[in-house]
Amino acid sequence: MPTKYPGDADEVRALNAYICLLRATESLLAKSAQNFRGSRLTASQFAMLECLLFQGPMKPSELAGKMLKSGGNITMVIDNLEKRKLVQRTPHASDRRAIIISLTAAGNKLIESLMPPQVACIKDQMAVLTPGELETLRQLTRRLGTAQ
Amino acid sequence: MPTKYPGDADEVRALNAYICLLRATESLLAKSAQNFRGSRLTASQFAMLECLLFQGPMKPSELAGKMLKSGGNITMVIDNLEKRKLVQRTPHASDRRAIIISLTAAGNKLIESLMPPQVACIKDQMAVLTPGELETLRQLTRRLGTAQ
DNA sequence: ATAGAATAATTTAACATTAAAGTATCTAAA
DNA sequence: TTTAGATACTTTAATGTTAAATTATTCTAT
Repeated sequence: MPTKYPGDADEVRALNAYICLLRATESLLAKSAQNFRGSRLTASQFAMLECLLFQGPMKPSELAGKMLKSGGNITMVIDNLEKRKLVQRTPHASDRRAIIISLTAAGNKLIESLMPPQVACIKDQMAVLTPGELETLRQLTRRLGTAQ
Repeated sequence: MPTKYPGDADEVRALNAYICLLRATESLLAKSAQNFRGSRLTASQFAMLECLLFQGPMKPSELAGKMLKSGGNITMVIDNLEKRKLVQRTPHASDRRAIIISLTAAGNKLIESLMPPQVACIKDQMAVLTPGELETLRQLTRRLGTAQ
């Protein structure tokens, strides 16, 4: 989003920070995506497997909430992972409306093999900043993320 | 992307900053998108109109470069904006392979009306940080964005 | 106990996104 | 000058994304 907006000092400061923030995120995501491209996983598919690995089996609606995506989308991502037998649907014990998504053995093996390189990649990219700068970045972006 | 990865101090620091950065960006983008949703513009369509407003008519390949999107995608975004007569294709003066995309009068009017609220929205959201913090954020994210 | 509201997942339609293949045009080297 | 490669845009196929509508089930107030 290239913006050369002729505004006052406050606007220029806000827009400059905004644009750098967006570009940094784009850059980090693009680089991270290279790690799992070889496994023919999309970003959403990787995120779902990661979510199931660290937080255990859950309902599609819970996945949607954690991944910040719409429900219809989640259904399709599950469909595509299920075709490859990386996740499975099982009926919910007490609520017949609901289902539980869990990793298969193959899915668990795949995502566990992908996590260490993924973490290393993020660590490498963030290493252009010092530990103190990383902490500052965390605090600043944390406040932005919860902004109303 | 919820990650509870059991790693060393460096990894935890990098991952925490990374996650906050991604969430902040998601939050900002979601809020900004509300400004042009009433005009039935998608984020890509808005970005293209904004690009043409501030940087003038250009070729699809230039739009792809500035918007960091693939060429095939640009063709479709142009198609959809052209259907609504917000942009137009004209032949390139000297290169018959190329075309030039420009705003129509209606497109110019629309994007000009949308920019002030958009800028105000970003300014408001960034206002949870002080001017000094914004400058710090800009510098830190600028370095991350250009990381190899 | 039952009607209405809420919830859970899916389906559908429209648009977005990428990668790969295709077509047309241009450029530069032999 | 001709040809090979590069460039510019489009098309196609597969997946992703959202919003809205649909179906099935559960919850809740009467």
